Amino acid sequence: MATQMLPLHIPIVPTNNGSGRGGHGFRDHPGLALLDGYRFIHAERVKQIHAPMLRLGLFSDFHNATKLLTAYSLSPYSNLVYARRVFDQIPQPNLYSWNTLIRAHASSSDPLIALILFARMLHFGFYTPDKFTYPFAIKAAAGLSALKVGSALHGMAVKSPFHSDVFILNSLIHFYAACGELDLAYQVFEKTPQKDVVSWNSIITAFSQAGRCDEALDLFREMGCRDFRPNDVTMVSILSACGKKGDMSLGRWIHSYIETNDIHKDVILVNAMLDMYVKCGSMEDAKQLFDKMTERDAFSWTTMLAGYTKAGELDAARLVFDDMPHHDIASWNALISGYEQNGRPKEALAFFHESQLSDARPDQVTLVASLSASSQLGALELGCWIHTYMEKNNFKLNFHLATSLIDMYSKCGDLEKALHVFRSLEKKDVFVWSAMIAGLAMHGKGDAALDLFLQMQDDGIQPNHVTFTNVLRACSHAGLVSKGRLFFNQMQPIYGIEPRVEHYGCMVDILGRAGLLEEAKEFIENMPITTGASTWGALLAACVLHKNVELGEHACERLLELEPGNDGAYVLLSNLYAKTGKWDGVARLRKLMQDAGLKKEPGCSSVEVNGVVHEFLVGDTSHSQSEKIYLKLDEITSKLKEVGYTPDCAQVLQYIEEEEKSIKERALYLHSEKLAIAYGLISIASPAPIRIAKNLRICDDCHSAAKLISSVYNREICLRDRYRFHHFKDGSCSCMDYW
DNA sequence: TAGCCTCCAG
Repeated sequence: MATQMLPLHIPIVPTNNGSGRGGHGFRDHPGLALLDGYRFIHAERVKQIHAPMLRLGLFSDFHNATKLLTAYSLSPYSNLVYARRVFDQIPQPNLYSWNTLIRAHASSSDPLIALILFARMLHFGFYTPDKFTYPFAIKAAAGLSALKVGSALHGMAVKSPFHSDVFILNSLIHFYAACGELDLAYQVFEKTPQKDVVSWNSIITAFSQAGRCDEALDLFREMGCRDFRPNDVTMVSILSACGKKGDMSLGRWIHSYIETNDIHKDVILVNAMLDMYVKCGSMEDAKQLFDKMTERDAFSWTTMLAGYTKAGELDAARLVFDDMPHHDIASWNALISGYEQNGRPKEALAFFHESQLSDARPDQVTLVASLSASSQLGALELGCWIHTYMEKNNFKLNFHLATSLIDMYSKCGDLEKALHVFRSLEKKDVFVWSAMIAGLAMHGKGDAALDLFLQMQDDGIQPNHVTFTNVLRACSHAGLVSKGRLFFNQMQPIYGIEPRVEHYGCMVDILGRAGLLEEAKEFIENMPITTGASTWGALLAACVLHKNVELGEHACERLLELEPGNDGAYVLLSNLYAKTGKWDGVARLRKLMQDAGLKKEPGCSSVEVNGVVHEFLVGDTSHSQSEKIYLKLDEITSKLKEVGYTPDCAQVLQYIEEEEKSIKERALYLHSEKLAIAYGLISIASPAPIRIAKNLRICDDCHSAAKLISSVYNREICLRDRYRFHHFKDGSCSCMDYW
């Protein structure tokens, strides 16, 4: 690198006559010559030059001080604290010095300082901004999305002699886009009299980043028609637009356009190509390109890594991660969220812990992914630990993090803490509100959820399609049929939101659970949009609940037409047959599943003890304390029998001959949630509740057993199943047996 | 004595 080519040792004493005062004067000092190459010097090296300058009195020379200021401000690892210190010691900084300091802060992590400096310069009447000052100040406003400040700067610039300066106008295009004001950005672009390639790039990027890819591509074509030659930056934005659209054929065309038109291919542009192939779903093309790259940076590696996790190829992702020369926080995030999003939350959290031993500092993305992994596991202690970590490390609780925290606390069963986070927020966006509504919904607090839905609107926040999914879920879990119908029917006419397939699914669920099976079936048949498997799945589940075999079979057939490999459909119908004693049906389905190569997803329950998540499968004996657990189970079973518990054999969903009743009973008490509860009773000291997370829906038998355990052992059990929470206390459940 | 705007990963 260039830094290493510079001399490592800076002579303290000038070379002319040893006193440093004769000959050519201060400007010939070799350290000063080094400062001219500030683009290559690390701020630490600048300090090494700074010290002798102070000793030799070189610093009092105005030009030298300015050079030093520039070096501290603009070197690759700038040191803005030192830059400000040097600036403060310059008796009368000129406009160049002001501009340099404002420029450095505009692209720093704290652009507000740039605006404060700008205001100070104006306020004390030092200088009038020139054509350089404006782009820096506007950039700072863009970084802060400070629409009012930027608009004021726009107003000043228009009245200044630089009203048509293309640099200023280009930064304004970027600024309005950064504030989400695309129309204003386009207005500035249109009114720019002497557009250059940067003007085109700025407006194309604005549309591409806002996800308005077709408009970005239209502008690209228009640019060609107006005889503007696109450059590498143009191509980066266009490739990004192709990736967002998933338009691989256009992406390929752009790739060959770049080759034939001899567009400069720097690492950024090749990374953009990689990203395009990844987003269009072709890891083969991406890999081929990646292998050919002569220069790779952190972006290249992370793009590949994330590409593999997105394709579900976690092993390949892991290999890329291991091959990377350096792990920055983005690469850790790609790995952690990759595992989390592929349903491997335990490994995701293990990577999170490993990342903390590295020099990469966790950021917001890390925390959101780790909180989500904790939610999946139902690992409350881990989630709490992350929350404390955030507070200790002064993470600002923005909408993203707040949503994740509310979601984590809700899904880990601590609704009170979720509400506490929610109430502590001064401002809330639609996602924060929606997350809290979802939290209340999954805990069966339908009325509270609907209250919140109304409060949200009083607060001036418009619901979106996510909000409605959660509102309808709240109605479903609480059995609020007429309210569900009401809100569903209001979606389009009042809120302008077209119901999607998930909303129809929720409605079927609401009607079905309430026993209105025929109405639910008609509702599906009259759907104006394409029916999804989930809609028929909701009806099938309702048929199981209400033991309607005929309709259940119909729903199952429709479901399998749409998704032939849906193992859940077979399992649900099998449950329905078992519940209604149709054992021949159960056997037939088992055969069908075998022939189709499908397996029932095994039941799995987890319980967190001292921050460690313990998982149990049906009949699991792999736990180190397995013996103790089974002894406890025997004790539980006999105690429950004393209070009148009889195992509900219809819940044993494998086909077992009637006479083998004792085997059935055994199979029942081997259900994973019972094992988890037994382990919880052994290892979690009273009165702390036992928190269980289960991957499937809890069966009737486990539900009755858990209710009894809560009274016999006087312990609260908080169980999350696939659909909702069950709080077992004093012999009853918060779901009021409606689930 | 100088410099400004636009682009890629989680």
